[in-house]
Amino acid sequence: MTDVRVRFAPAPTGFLHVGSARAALFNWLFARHVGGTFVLRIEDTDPERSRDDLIEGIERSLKWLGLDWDEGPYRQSQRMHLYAAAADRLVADGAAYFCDCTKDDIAARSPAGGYDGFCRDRGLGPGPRRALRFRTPDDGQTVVHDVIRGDVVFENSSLEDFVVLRGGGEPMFMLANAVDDADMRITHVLRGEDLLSSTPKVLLLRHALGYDPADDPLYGHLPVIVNEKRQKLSKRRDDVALEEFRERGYLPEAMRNYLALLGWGPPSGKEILPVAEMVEEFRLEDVRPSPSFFDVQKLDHVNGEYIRALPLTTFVRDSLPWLEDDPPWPPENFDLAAFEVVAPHVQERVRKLSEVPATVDFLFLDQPPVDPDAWEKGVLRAKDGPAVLAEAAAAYAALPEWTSSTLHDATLAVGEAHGLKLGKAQAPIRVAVTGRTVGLPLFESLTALGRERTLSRMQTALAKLPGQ
RNA sequence: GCCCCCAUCGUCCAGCGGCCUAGGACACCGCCCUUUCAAGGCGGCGACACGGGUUCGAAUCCCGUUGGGGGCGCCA
Repeated sequence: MTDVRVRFAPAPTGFLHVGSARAALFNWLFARHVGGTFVLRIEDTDPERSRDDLIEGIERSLKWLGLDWDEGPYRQSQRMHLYAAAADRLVADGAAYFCDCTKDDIAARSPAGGYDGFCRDRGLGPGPRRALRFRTPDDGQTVVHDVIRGDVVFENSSLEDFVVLRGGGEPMFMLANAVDDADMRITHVLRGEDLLSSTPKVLLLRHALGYDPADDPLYGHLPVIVNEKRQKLSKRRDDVALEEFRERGYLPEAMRNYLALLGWGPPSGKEILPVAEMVEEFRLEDVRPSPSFFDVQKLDHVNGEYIRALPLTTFVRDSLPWLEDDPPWPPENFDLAAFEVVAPHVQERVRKLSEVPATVDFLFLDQPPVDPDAWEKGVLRAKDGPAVLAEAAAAYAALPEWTSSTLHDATLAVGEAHGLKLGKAQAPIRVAVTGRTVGLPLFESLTALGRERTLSRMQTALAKLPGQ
C-alpha cells in the first residue's frame, strides 16, 4: 500500500470549532493507526482570513487536544502561484470561462439558487471584476468513493458552473483544495459531511487539471455534530469553540475521548480508553454515517471519569487556576494546605474543574452564607437540631485532638444521646459550618477548617437560634 | 426549486441474514453501601420510523413512503 497521507485543512476563524476538532482527531487517529502522515494545512485563500492571530488559536487548540502534525502548517496564502498556474491551464484548455455576472444578476435569473451558465459561451476574456468559472460537464456522472458512505453518485448535469477565481483573481477554495490535495499527495480526505456536495466539483477540477483519476483520494465524510434540535452546531446558538471547554473545566484527554465517541465506537466496547488504545482500535470502516448529538451530560460524565483517574497531585495542580484566579472568596484567604486536606474528596465529587471552588468555598470565605432552606431543614426542623448543635459544640471544644476520627466519635456520641444515626446528627453541624446541607465529608472538612473557626461558626449559629 | 446524506432505547454506541424474548454507556427511577453529597454495587424504565419485497429466516439486503439533516456564495 502506498503511504497514507491525510490532512486537516481548516479555514482560520480564530478558534477551533468542535466539529473541526473531531475531524482533526479522526484524521489523526487514522494516520497514527496506519502509520501515515498527518498534514496541517491552513485554507486562508480569503485575504480576510489570512491572519496570523487567527491561525494561532487553531494550533493552540490542536496542541491542547494532544494532536500533533507531521507536516505544515502549510498556508494556502503562500501557495497562490500554484493556483494561478492551475487556473491558467483551465483557461488554456477551455475548461473554464470568464463571467461578469453579478450576484444580483444571478439571483434575478434563478431565484432558487445556482448559476445558470449565462456566460458559458459569451467568449469573455479576462478583465477586472470578471470571475473564472469552471465548465462542468453536461452529461456523465461523477462518483465520490466514500469509505463511510459507499459510492455517492452525482449527475454532472446537476452541477452548476462554479467560480474558481474571483473577480480580483484570488482562487476559490475548491481550486486550491484540488491543487493542494493532489500536490501534497493526499490519499484520504476525512472531513465534515457538509463538504460532500462540493466533492464532485473538486474531483472534476482535479481531472480537468490533468491529475489521474486513479490517484483520487478516498473520501470519508464524517457525520455532522448536531445540537438538541438536530441541527448542525452553530457558532451563534451553541458552544462550539474548543478553548471554551478548557475554560469550563474540561480536561483535554476527556474532551478527546468524548469527541472520538461521536460517530465511532471502540470495537472492544470500552468507552473510556487511553489514547494509545484509541489509536490501536480506530478503523475508518467503523465510523457511523449518521449525525451525532453533542451530549454535554455524557461529556461531563467522561470528564468526571478522567478527573477521578488523575493522580492526586495532578488534580491539585490542575485545580489551582480555579482556586487562585478570581475566586469567590478573598484571594488572600486561600490556603493550599487546607485544600490539600480535602482534595481527595473534592476529586471524587466534581465532574468539571470549574466546580472545585464551590465545594471548598466554606474553607476560605470569612463567613459562608447560610442558605435559608438549609437552615430550616437541617437545623430547625431536624429532630433535636439545636440541641445537637449545642452539645456538639461543647464536645468539640473539649476534644483533646482535632482529627476527623475524634470528630467522628464525638458526633456519634452526641447523636446516640438523641437516638440519631450519624447521618442525621451531622446535619445541623454541617449547616452551621458550611451553610449547606450537602458537601464534602464533614469531619474531613472540619479538620481542614480548624477548631477555632469551626467553633466560632457553631457559636454564631447557636446565637441565631430562636429564643437565644 | 434542485442535488446529496441520514434513519436501533431520550442520547451515544453494539448488531454487519439465524447466537436478538435486540446488548453496553450517559441520563432518569428504585434498592444496597454510607458521615450528607458523590463514587461504587444491584435492579428498573426504554428502541429496530412506516409499507412493500428478497429469503426457509431480516434490525441486518432491495425498493418506496415518511421524517430529519446538509449543500446549491466572487466564504471555507
